[in-house]
Amino acid sequence: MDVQMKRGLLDVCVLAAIKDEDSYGYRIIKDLKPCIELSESTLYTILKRLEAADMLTVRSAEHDGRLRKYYHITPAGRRRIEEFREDWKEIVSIYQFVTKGENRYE
Amino acid sequence: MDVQMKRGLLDVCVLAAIKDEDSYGYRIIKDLKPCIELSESTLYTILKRLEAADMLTVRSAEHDGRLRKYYHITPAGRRRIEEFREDWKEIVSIYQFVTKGENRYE
DNA sequence: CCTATATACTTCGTGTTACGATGTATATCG
DNA sequence: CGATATACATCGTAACACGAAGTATATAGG
Repeated sequence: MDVQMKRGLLDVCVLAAIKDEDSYGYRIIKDLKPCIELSESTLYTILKRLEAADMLTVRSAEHDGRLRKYYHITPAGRRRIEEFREDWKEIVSIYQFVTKGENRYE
Repeated sequence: MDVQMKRGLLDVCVLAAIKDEDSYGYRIIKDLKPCIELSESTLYTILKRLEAADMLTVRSAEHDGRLRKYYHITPAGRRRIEEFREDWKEIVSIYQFVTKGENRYE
């Protein structure tokens, strides 16, 4: 997957990873691994950004003597996912434009 | 459409716009308008980038006293489109991950 | 006991890139 | 004759993914 392609997808993937249950950095990376890969530096940058945009809230908790920061999605975060769902129609039409006339019978 | 989302799509849209017939800057923008919008500064940057990557070749021609630069797709450019077709499977699975469990009966 | 590995978060620097602003130049239409 | 369309070019900026490197604790293996 192209780095540039990821730019439109990562934010929303992170939000999706916490939308059903609060989660923390290390686990988010593992949960997303089968779907999309991202490094720690990338993730923590995204989490900060999403927090600044009020799309998630943070809560610190101790676990086995180690710090864990749990992230919780906000209504704005859910709206961001909704926006992606709306963008999806455009994305599909772009896909069709790009691939039209090729390998019709694949 | 989100600016970040476009980053993965614009290159391939430009290539798709010239894949059946050589075209030039101004026309590419017009042809892509119903599909995806991009400014002139963005397009010319992309064209330079794709040329540097050997994904297209350029040929200058005079038209009504004005210069026109016609862009022609190369095999590498077509391969780029193919790559996008392959990425598409991943993109769809990301979409499914992000939206799973939401509006199932829409 | 000591070392490697897994867990967990943080900061810094860099390269890529979309885009607005601005500029140049010609043709056409009212 | 001025506005609008055509056509391409350059510059600066801000967003962002990522590698590298760092800090710190727990656990498993030898």
